[in-house]
Amino acid sequence: MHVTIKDVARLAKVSVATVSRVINASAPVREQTRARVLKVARDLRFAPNSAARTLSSRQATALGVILPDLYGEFFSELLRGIDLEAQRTGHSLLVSSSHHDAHGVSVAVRAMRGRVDGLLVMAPELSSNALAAAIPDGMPAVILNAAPTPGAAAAVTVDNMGGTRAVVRYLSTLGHRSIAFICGPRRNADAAARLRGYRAAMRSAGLTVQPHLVLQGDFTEDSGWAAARELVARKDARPTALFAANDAMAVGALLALHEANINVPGDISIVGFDDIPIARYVTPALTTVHVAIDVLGARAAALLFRALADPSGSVGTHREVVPAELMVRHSCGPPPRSSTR
Amino acid sequence: MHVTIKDVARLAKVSVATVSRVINASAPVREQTRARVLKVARDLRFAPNSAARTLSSRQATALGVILPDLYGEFFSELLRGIDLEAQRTGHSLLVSSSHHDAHGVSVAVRAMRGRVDGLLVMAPELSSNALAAAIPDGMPAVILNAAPTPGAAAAVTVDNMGGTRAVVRYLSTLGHRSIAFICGPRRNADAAARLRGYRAAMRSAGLTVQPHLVLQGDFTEDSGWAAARELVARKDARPTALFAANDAMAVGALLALHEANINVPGDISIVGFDDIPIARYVTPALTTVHVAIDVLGARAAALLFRALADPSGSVGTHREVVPAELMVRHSCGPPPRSSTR
DNA sequence: CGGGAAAATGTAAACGTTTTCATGAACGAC
DNA sequence: GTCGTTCATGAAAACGTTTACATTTTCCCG
Repeated sequence: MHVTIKDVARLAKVSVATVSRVINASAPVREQTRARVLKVARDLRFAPNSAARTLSSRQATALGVILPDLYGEFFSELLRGIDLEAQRTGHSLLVSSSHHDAHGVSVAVRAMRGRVDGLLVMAPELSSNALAAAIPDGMPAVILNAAPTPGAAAAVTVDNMGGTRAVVRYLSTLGHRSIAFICGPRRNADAAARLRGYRAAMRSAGLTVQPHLVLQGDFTEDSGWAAARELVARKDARPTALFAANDAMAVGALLALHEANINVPGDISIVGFDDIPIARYVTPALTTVHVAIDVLGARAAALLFRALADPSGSVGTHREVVPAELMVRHSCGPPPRSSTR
Repeated sequence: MHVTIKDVARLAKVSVATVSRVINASAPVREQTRARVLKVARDLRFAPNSAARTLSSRQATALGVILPDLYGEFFSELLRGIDLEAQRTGHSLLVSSSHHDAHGVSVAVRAMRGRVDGLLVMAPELSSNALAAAIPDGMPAVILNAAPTPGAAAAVTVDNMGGTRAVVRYLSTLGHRSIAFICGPRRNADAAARLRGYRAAMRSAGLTVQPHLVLQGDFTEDSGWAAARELVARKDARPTALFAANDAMAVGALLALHEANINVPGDISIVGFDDIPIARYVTPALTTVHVAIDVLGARAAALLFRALADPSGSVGTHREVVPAELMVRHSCGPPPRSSTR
């Protein structure tokens, strides 16, 4: 169909091997021939066929990225971090999203077979077993934010427990005793960890978890909005603080309270989780838990590269935790003394 | 390295051709053999090697997506739209970002040679000529939001002029006569179109464009923040309305005004452009121009698929414009009567 | 200038599929 | 029974590279 290495070889009067060597600088070539080949290649606008290259060299210079979704700033940031790291080594990204169940992930993985060197998988709704089953034996992979896998694959996770604990401790320091919580999707590993963290932290702060103050959400703005409305409707036992399992829901809740003419932080304090870019731009600026999402992505990619470089597979079981730290802004009362930006 | 079609063929006691036919349902196979092959394939967990398949069939079932960046909700939404459409036909997405100059785009395109069926390119900072030069001859491509190309490739663009015009008209209807504008990056096609639209609309509304009210930004929240501060500092000729070339900058400006204790919309009205998800969640909810970014992506992908299916290449020059319509919320005064969500 | 090592280049065999063409087998019509 | 047809399968040639191995050329030293 198009200009191939053979065309270049013929016109430059050399063998295809030599052309290959010139293109990849994989072996020394006399300067004179090198120049000749390069000129012909440029004149012909030759671009090597990646599929052929991959097949022959069993090297795809591409990473597979499997995500449950692509909605919102979280994934955008994550992808950006991964991309940043991948670019440094000239790798491309094969992205596939909307894979919520085991079957979907399995299909996506199969489609990537042979076109990627390794896999970055985020499937917080899958059990570790299901995940392990979906990933082919020989394929290096790094799992993002999944339930702790029993040493099956390398993984990078967020310190959900630590972050949650910090929030509850902070709120209780401010004097709050009635702290509501908006959960993330059921069966989502991050959401589960944050809920566990909330419960544990409440207990250790000597506070009781009131069942009617634990609301169901699904990580979307809308669900946060709905949850806050529900809370507002119940006038009797209104909490003094609201902790959302992610920023999107916190932002939704903020809107609902604003619409209900409830002052934040005057009447109710709000805290989120993730620190997405927009968090500092809402009013009042959202106090939240900062997770360097892009760093999370970059670290995962870096870990994968290490696994690729290391043939022994000793990296294969490495686990890494990205810290999550409290980011005090204005949504819980007195603005902090330091800059909020 | 791994289990190949040959292994399956051997164990199922058939030729590789038959296995291929079974896997792809490309030709009739006796039910009995079909079942046998399928069983062996499943037992061996056989997954065809995509690189080999691509090479042999010159069909990649993948689309290349080239973006200038990956920061913020715009790209996230765009990618989501593209992905949605691509999934419907089982195509994967090869994503490459951070390509601002012609060279970068050219490199990215070359890396995709042979592993994608077509290209979706967004390079608003490139001239149409540079872009055309970067895209290989035979490669079907759809350009997103670029300067109008002289019939070189198919393209999908946003109705920047129409949207801008609507905003200025709306503001002038509200009685504003001094309308400031925060530009996007120089040499960005969208930014340029929006600036042109602003100037034209001002003129046709009988308003004069005051040079000191046209500020430079770069589409980031920070630049919007900085521009608004600059505006505030100049107490003398403060405008009554501020129009930002995108939502991110509008949100930044909102924060700056809030920090300066300037009431929005009381003292100054603000309008953005794009209608990113967060726009309705800031306070006051941002009046902006709604662009269905995901639809933009999906349409571009659909157009590319049409081009791929049509061998004649008649689609090759088709141009499509995605409408941009005013979305009135609260940042310009009286909230609209209808719902804002 | 001969000999051998080192450097440059060529030859051809992978890589794992799809696909064209050929070969048989089964089958109905005469 | 014989002869086309249709249907199921196999053999082998692509597809465009890389790379191990073989061969040729160059260069240096005695």
